[in-house]
Amino acid sequence: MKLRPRQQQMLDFIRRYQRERGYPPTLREIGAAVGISSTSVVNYNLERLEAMGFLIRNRETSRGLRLIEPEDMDGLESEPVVFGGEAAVRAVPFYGAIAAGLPIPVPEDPMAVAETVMVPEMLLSRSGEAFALRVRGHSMVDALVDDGDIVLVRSQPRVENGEMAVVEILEPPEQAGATLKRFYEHDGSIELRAASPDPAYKTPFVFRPDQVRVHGKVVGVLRRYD
Amino acid sequence: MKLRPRQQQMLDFIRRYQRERGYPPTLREIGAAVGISSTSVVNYNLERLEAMGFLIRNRETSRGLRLIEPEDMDGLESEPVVFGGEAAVRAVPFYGAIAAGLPIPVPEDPMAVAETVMVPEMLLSRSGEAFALRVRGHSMVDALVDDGDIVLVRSQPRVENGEMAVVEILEPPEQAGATLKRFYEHDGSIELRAASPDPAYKTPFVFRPDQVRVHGKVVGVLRRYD
DNA sequence: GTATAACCGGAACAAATGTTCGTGTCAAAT
DNA sequence: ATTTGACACGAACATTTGTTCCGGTTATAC
Repeated sequence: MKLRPRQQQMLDFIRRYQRERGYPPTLREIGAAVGISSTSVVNYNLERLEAMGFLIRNRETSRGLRLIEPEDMDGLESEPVVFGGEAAVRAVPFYGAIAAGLPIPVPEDPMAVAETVMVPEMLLSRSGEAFALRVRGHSMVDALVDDGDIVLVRSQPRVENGEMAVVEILEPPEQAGATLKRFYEHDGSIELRAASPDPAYKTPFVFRPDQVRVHGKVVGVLRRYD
Repeated sequence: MKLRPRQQQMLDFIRRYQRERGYPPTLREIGAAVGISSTSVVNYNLERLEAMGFLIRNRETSRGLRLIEPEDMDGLESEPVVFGGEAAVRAVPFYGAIAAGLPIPVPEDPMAVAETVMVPEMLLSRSGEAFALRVRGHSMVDALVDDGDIVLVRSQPRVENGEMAVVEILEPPEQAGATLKRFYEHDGSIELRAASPDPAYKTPFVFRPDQVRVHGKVVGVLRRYD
């Protein structure tokens, strides 16, 4: 599952277009930009890119595209409200976005991350380090976690079968990155499964144990509607 | 030339939509959001807004909108950094359980409620009173809210069609109580709908406007896994 | 009253846009 | 040689989405 030059071109074009016009391009515009004559081919490659976690699509809607960028942290800024007394909250580091679909580079130096999000103590299990991530993509909707949600993750090196976990894929290099998935281990091989009715997420990812690293388990969810 | 309330609504909606989905809404979506049934009226008001300089339109192209705001310099500014120390949280009263399925009696004396839950400021819209409820039942799973979740509700007397709301049923007495549902209003009658694949929740509840009272709208969700 | 302008609604329409399907190419694996 | 999977094309198709037109309503001014 490699990023073809044409797909890279597409990403670049979409980013530029979005920046310049304020909204994403259509299939035909993308095709024209990268030299694809058929919309079906554009569609095909967009599906590929979505599966790889580079963007999110909203099917059936024109320009229903959204690039996933590591610097996608919007919505976290808010005026701190000082509250008297000891707060039943904990500050957990916020590491940015994670694709429910696939990869996003793992923060190289977690210590350097300055953003934090305040979390009610009651949402966290008593023990252990925790961190927060914003979910991008719809691939975990069946697990009641959707695009824009913030998941609280407790750092731990192993999880039970079926639990929702943040897993870093070490190998192959093309797939390197972190992803939010349901975790399963059957006789020596690791399976990462999405939870979505969308057939695009149907097939599970399978790895050898040494190809992945479990970062932690989802212990909470924060969601905001407005 | 003055900005009508409806036009202000439109601007707010477009801004929110753009922020959430990454691309602008269609005429019909705008209409539905602000209660305009005809796309021609939406079109009319967009022209007005464009003439007033609040946005730019690209005619003949779907979602060809762009709000004019200094805020729209995406990605270039540094985000405000929230550091530990100050708590970006708010204490909201916790009123106990609410049935997603069948109604549960409303707390008689809200003032008597002692419990509060600390909520990240981030999850609340800055304005307005808010309270928290624990959800009981599975009837809202399709809206990604399940048994045990805590919903944050902003007190407000009316909500948009399709929004998840806490509604108190006043009459008939057999049904009296509060419930968590999707709210719809069609020509003079109120419809409360569950969101679940379970056929038991299939048929919506229908009332006259004077039979129910909207307590507020769900603005956030907290969930904890074991 | 009547006129006028701003605003609204509904429906028909046309253009834009995503989806699907049958077919074809090519390289790697069997 | 055959099969398989990733990638590509093009055309028909279905939906989404913006536009237009024509008739209302409401408030204000004359």
